[in-house]
Amino acid sequence: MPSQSDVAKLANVSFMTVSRVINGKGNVKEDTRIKVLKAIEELGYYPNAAARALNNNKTDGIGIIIPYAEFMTAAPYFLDLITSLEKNIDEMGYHLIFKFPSSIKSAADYSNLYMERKVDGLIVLAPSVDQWLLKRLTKDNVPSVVVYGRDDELDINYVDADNYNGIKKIVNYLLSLGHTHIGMLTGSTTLICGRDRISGYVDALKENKMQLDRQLIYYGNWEPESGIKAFNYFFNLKTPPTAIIASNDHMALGVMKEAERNGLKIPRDLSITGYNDILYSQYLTPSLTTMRQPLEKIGKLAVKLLIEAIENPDKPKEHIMMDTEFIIRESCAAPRKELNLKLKPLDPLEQPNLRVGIVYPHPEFGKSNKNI
Amino acid sequence: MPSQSDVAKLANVSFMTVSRVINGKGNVKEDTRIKVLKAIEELGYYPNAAARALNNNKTDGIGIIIPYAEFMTAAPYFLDLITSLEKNIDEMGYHLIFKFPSSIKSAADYSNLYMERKVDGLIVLAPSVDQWLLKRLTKDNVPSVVVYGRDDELDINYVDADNYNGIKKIVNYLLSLGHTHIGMLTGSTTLICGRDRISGYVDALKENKMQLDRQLIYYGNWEPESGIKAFNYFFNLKTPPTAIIASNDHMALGVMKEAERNGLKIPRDLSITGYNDILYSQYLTPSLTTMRQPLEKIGKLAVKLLIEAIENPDKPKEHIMMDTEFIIRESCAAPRKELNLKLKPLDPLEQPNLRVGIVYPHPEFGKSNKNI
DNA sequence: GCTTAATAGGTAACCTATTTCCATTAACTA
DNA sequence: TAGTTAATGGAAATAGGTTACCTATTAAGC
Repeated sequence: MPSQSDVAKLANVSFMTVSRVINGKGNVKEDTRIKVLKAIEELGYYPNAAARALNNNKTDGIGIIIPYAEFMTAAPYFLDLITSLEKNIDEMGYHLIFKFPSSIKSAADYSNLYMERKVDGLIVLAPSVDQWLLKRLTKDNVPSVVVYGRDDELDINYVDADNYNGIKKIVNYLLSLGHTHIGMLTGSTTLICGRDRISGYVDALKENKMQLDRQLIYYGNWEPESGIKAFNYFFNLKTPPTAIIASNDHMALGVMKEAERNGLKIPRDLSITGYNDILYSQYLTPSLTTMRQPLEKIGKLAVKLLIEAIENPDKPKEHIMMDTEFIIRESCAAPRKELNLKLKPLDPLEQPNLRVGIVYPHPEFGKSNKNI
Repeated sequence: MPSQSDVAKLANVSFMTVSRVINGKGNVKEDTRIKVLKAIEELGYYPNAAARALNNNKTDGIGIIIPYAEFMTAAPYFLDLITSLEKNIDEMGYHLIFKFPSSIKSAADYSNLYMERKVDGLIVLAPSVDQWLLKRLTKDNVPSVVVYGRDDELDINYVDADNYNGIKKIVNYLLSLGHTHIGMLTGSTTLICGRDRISGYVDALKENKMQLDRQLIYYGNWEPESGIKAFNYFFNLKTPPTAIIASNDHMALGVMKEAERNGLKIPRDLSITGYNDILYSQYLTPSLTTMRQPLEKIGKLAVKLLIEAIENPDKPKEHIMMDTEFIIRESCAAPRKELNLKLKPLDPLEQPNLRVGIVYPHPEFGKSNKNI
């Protein structure tokens, strides 16, 4: 492969001139510039990224870390987020390096991307509540941005979607339709967004002076299968809910499927809402009422924050909370007064994963310094 | 950040010894080794990837290039493929660099990843039929593997799924149910897999001595919206099909939605098949009959081939064609004899994108030297 | 105890580009 | 004509490692 000095030789200039042409620094006569460019073209020369990185202590790489596999498998919508991230990263002249959760060998593995200087900064998607990764990044002073997560204790950039108020909107909507028995099908509580959605549910009921019935919370794992289990759990209760809030569209789909299998008609016999507005949600029958997140904007902001952090490590950290958009479709209606559904009782081995009595931490939005 | 010589100083050895410890080459006394490791630990030392790359002319990076945006948006199943790729790449001690189609600035942009020596090799997902990228990679001798595409003219590694025979299986299945009017809803014909599926349809009919009716082919674009348009097109024909083969699950979903909106009951009034077996397909009502591809295996093989190509550039290229798995669910039945459906005629502005008369190239499987 | 070989560790050159600090020449300005 | 600016070249240092080569120590064999 040709090097800078090969180009210099061919163009009959010193390698300094070649460097000047490539980096656009210093003065170069137009004639010379063209001569050099021609030589570059002729040799098919590309500057060696490693050599540059070594010198400048800058790789132009940005790492994306996804700590939890569940976030990926349960969320194709996450592809849109990555697409947005990549697009913005590329536009800023950076490239994208991926680390998936399947590949964790040890805690160390993560930030290695940065420590080995393969990237200039990190974007962390949906970290877990224990925040060990964020703590570590903060401690090591790694330029980073958290997306789909937050921690107001740590001095760290984040761009989160307002899951808490999103679920509140949904609860209020269902209450306005006349529902008084609203089931909550949660996602994993390992993820902050999972917990926020539960908090939103709990607080919305409280604000409306409704009694919280912990039996109406079923703890799922984001997968459609959870929806199937949740349906069977809820309809084995003495008073099943007339509406079910699923913490994502996948689980809502599972509920719909199982409801239809049992002869229920949605929304006549049961109202269902999802979360995320995955592509297929609008094509379901009935189409799914759900919450859309501004993925495009989130990606753009995250990249902007990160690059600012890379270029200016002393820049104060920003906390951004994005509003969500409620998409009302066909899957909700007023509650049906009576419903005589005979379900076979739950297999005792298949008892749902109930964690009645756990108190979830409440988000404190007051600490956010920005709200878009 | 600490460097090798910082470690050397602290451990009271020369930097060469540190290098030996890190790379496990050469002889180092156990005492010394421990001393060095302790120093590494204490300083939090990580070898600088750029410096290593510069020396070894090896980055341990693998680039993934997705030339066409449509392949991504229309295919969440592709996330599973990427997951598999990343997992295998990581297990082999490499890392993953992404280039998405949205970020194309010029043809050059692509192979730059390799030319700038940011990666040691490339995986190309679903290239277009014109094969310009593959030609270029071959010409420049870039270690690479094509996934979801092929070209038996070019001397290049590929791992493809057998779309041609996959669709044949589906056609034969529908014929066996008694269908004689089978509609084909294609994906984009820019992608090889799109064309292969059409060829499979055409040839399967021919092999069964059925007349090919070009009116029964509707050219879609992989999106659910295509399914909606296709339904309206097909049911404006004098004799609508009794079964529709969609080239992917997304479009099948669109057909189902529109069929139900028009009061058809699936599969009673219309049989539908998809392709890819996306997660949600099993949760639709009715669940979707579709074709599953061994994404896990494809990812594993692709990475294996690529790393072999990187380590041994003279290794003969391999052509691998993977079998697909037919998943029969509820969306197909015997054809209904009579169906009186009154559709409003197509908006003249919404005429389907018909390309009657185009002859598609037929795949030549004889040239593949492997079939798994 | 001496030879031979294996082991342990050090030195210098090199990988490719950048930066700094000058030195030189040509061209232009006051 | 002196002084300034632009346009290049040159040398040396640097970035953080690796490789090849070389020396010194230790262990094994007789």
